[in-house]
Amino acid sequence: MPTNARQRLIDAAEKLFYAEGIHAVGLERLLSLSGVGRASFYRHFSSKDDLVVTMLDAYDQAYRTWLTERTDALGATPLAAFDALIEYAETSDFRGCAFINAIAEVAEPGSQIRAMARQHKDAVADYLRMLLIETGYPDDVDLAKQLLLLMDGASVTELYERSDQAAKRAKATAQVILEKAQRA
Amino acid sequence: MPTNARQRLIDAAEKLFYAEGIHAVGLERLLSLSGVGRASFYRHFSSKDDLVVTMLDAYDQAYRTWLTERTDALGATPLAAFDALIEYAETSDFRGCAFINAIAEVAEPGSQIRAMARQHKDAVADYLRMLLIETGYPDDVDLAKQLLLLMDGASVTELYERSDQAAKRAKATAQVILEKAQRA
DNA sequence: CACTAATGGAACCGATCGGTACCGTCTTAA
DNA sequence: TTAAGACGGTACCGATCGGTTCCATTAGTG
Repeated sequence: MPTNARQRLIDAAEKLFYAEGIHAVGLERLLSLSGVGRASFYRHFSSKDDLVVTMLDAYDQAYRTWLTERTDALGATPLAAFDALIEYAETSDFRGCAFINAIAEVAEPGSQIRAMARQHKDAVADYLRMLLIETGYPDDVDLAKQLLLLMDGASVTELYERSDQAAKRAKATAQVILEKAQRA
Repeated sequence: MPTNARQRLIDAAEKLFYAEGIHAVGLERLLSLSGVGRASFYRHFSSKDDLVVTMLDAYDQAYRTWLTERTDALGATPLAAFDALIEYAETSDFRGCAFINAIAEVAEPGSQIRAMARQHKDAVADYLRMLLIETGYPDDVDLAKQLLLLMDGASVTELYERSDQAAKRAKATAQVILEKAQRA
């Protein structure tokens, strides 16, 4: 049963960690943005890491909900997922994928974050695979993972290009490999 | 005219920052690994950021030298670049692209790191474009950037997959879009 | 109303951050 | 042999890190 303060902390964490990175944001920033007292923080989370994990969990849910809803609205095809990504990349506060950014900066191999990233990406790949099937493509896990790699490549490219060009480029590539899969 | 101590610091920076991230590595770690005294550090670098920039510059040079040499040895074709990446991804200390990791964790939009990343990626894209031309493909900047996006997608995917599967997947995708370009 | 639980603010902790100043040592070349 | 630089080691600086403790206030409940 999430308290008010707890949710405000998660919201602030999603904003700040995503925008500036995990190590770059201290507790003070999180507390002042959320308006939560320092003591209350530790009533809801055992540590900063605990908040990071919780925030990534919330991001996983929010991202996948957004992706499915927006992709469905845009035609519910594999290429529509790229159209959704293009829209996302056009927003001013877009800064790639929170999971990729997180594992790029916290390197510990046994970290929980890496396991969460793997699960998140598996779930997205599953969704892409389902889109393939529903659109009449053969059931092909590898193709779904190729599409995911394109989306992730676009996400990191946008980090230094800062336009939607990378996402559009990824869509163009996806189109080619989908055509080839169609013919098979 | 780089002194001995200066070069040792750059070497230590390349290892530690790449392996563990920039914020995660403090000066103490760099000094103890390099065997350089604290005072000597500030005789050669004005700040930690200065070392970061210098290290990224060294990485840019080392990476591109490695890429061209290894790609040439593997056939000097666009696909050979992916074979080189596959080899790289198989090494135990591989942790993606240092520039991508850096801009994933330091977010400041006006940061020098972002500009350096852009230049680095442009240089790699130029090399891929040259490979395309030399292999008989039409001169196509967009195609070169698509290949680069695939390599970067593979780099970040390896961060959580930790195998060479992602690089091989990227190569397979590259093969498809190269075939299509061939026919054009 | 009164009791309880949750809260925000602030003082405080040890540890570490990036950065500065000083000192003794070693190398090198005149 | 001696003067000059470059060096590594260490003590120190203010600031901030994540985390703990106490307290007064607020919100909710019977």
